[in-house]
Amino acid sequence: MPPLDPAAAPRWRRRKEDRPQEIVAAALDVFAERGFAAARLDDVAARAGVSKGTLYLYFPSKEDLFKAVIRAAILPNLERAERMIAEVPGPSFALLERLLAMVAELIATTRAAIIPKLVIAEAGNFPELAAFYHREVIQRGFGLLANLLARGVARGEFRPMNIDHAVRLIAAPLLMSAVWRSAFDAVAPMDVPALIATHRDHLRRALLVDGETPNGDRS
Amino acid sequence: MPPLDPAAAPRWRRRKEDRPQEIVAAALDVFAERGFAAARLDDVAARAGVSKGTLYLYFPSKEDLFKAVIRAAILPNLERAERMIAEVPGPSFALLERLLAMVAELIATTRAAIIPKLVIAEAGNFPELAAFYHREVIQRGFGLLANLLARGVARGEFRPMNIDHAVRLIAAPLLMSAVWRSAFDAVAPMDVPALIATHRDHLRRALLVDGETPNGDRS
Amino acid sequence: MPPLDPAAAPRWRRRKEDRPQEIVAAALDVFAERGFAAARLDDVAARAGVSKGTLYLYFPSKEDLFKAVIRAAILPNLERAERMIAEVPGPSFALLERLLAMVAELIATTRAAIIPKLVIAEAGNFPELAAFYHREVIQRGFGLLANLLARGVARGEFRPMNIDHAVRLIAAPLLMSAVWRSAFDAVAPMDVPALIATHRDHLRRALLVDGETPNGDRS
Amino acid sequence: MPPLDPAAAPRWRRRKEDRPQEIVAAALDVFAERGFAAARLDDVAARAGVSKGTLYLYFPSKEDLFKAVIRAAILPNLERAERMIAEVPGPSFALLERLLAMVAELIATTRAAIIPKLVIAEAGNFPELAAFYHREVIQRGFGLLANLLARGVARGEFRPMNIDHAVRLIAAPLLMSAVWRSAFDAVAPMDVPALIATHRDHLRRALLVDGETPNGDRS
DNA sequence: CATGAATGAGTGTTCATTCAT
DNA sequence: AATGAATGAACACTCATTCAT
Repeated sequence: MPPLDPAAAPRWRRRKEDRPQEIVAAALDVFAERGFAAARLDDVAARAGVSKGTLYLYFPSKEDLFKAVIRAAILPNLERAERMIAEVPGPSFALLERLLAMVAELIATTRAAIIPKLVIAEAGNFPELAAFYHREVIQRGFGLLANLLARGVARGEFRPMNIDHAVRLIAAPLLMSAVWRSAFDAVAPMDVPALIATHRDHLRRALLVDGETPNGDRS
Repeated sequence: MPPLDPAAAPRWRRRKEDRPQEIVAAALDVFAERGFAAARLDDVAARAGVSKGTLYLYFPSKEDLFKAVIRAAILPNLERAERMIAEVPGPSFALLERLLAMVAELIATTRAAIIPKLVIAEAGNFPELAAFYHREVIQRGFGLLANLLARGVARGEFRPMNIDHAVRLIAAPLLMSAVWRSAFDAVAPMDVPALIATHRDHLRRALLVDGETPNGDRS
Repeated sequence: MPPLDPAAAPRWRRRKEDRPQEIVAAALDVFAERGFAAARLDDVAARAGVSKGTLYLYFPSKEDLFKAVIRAAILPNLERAERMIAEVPGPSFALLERLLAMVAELIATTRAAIIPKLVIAEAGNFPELAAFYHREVIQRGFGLLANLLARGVARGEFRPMNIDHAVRLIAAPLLMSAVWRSAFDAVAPMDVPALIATHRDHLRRALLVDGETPNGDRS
Repeated sequence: MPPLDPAAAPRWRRRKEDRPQEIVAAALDVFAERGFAAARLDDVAARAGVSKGTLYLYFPSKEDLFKAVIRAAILPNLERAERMIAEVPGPSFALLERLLAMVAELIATTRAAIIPKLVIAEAGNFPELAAFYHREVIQRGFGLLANLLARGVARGEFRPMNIDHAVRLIAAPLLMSAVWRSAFDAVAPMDVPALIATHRDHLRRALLVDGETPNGDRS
């Protein structure tokens, strides 16, 4: 029970609980601007409004901070996608359409789109990080898609297929779009939602039992 | 058998003709192991069997050495693909099939597959490098594919399409495969040719006017 | 007596207040021994009893450290000279005598005498440094002398003269003495105060309205 | 006796004799632009139109090349001054005037004016060089002046004086002018001949028995 | 004589991490 | 809990000198 005497209340309960997320948000910004290796913890600390030493109170190393950044940027979106699939009952392809549009939107508009590039760049130097990302992000994301596809096949909506391959082929343009934004947007920007819309059309013909149905775009 | 008398062995030998390629080959190895930023020129020199100073006789900076590595690894393959398209007269989709198989093979078997990862990792810190790669590799590769698609459409083999999008959707699984090999092969290896074969099947249905033709896999 | 147990000795101690001057003093020593360009920051750090990285906590570059060395070595003396001229009311030539003697003494006995040599040596390669020294040291020193001469002329003590030239002619033997000590003292040492005393006699005849007054040396 | 058969004459007696002076001239240029330490032998070789290895056929080290540069730039002028003093019979002060004007002219117009700065800068790192310069240039120059002064005193033209000091006081503004041109001309150029003319006027009053004689400028 | 390819020691600067306060 | 002064290892690039050709 907290003390009722206001004079006894700590004067600076300065959001001890918020510190980690503030640091993680600052780190995402700095990593996005400079890449992981070139990012300076000085800059992260400055942007988070703390001292450099404080970072080490919450994260034992730069690499661990990186993992926290990945978790914070990706997991909420993964969970959102998982909920969408679990809750929405309609035709499987319609679900896939919504999923593609959602990810395209995320890639086109949020800072989190930089994460794949960062992981790709550092995977070689931090195998543990590669394993972490594969386990916590890729496998979950692929699993989610695989479930959707399996459901569609079971319902007779989708043709029989090698689900593993299909998952990767569905994901590839999304990954490429995220990477492109991170690496080449300055030299040749790209309309991610439009590209993914075309991807959806390709997928309709490739996956659906009656992919030739003329009712193209409803999403 | 070389003389064992060390006084008789020259400290070095003139190799003006061969040095550049030897250095570039060593650099590709080291860059592949450590990434560009983390690679030490000491290691490159040691692996090439020369002193560090010698690197600077042939390449004015680490970044220029990187460009030379890219050129050496990519351009011969690009030229090979361009020749293939120019010379082979058959149906456009058959050409596309051969192209996909060739690239899949390169990605699955050669060290050059590491290049996209390296460029992606450094594009942010070396904008000039991103521009170089976009100009010398991506635009040429995309242009080559665009020509092939335009020819197919003109001949009535392919449906009318947004060629720009189609090119990127064809390339995406190849890029993803190269990146995967560079980043996640240790944790979860991947059968690139098999994936690209499925990609080809998807593309047949997505691109061909009569994509439903049953003669699936001959390649 | 300090404890001999090495585990009890802290690896370092906070010295935020004193560090800059300690580093500057060490830098003056090393620059004097090797010259600016040949001086190694490793040596400066070692002599200051800090690590090389610590230098960069206080000075953003070697060149900036050089400027701090110049300021620390010269400005106190300039200020002393300025005070002397402002406070002492007597005949202008007597003031000039005291000024000459003071500078001669500084040149003959202090490490600061090395500064002109260092600046001369590096001016070509660091134009910004030359401008800095001209602005912060030469102009102030020349201005101080010019004031003294103008006062003497106004009072009828000195002949009318080109003050700009006179200032330089007064300064030249001082500069030469400082440079000589820095460059040739090992091969042919020089009695700076005696030379400057003769300089004073020359100046008496050259500058004073009645320079022939027979009372030569009183200083 | 040279062979008369023209076919036996060497086809490319390519000025084997001129090489050293060409190299020395190139070196003076490069040393003047960059200073001794920062000068690259690559640049010297390029400017002399030879290969870098060729430099070592004529000069065993960079320092020896420096000595040759000094000799080539200074000795002819010293000899010219010595001849002037030996041959011209007139009043001693008139001789001194001509000497001052000649040196002022050299300082104001020739590349050799950079030499004192170069020697000053490197004296600390090459004591042997300092000794060389002191012996070959300074002592000879000072001796020449000392002779002139001694002659003037003997003839009753000059007051009795400490000749050693007087020599240095005469030389100081010349040295300062040379150094100024090398170090500060870019930030504040200086009219050397005008300054030295005022120096001459000061010296007239300081040295001559009847220094007050009103016939100021005839030089 | 002349070349120029090759050497390799040398150093200013950065930054993740530690730890005295 | 928080600070920020201090550490020290790491690395690209230069250039006088050597020597195989």
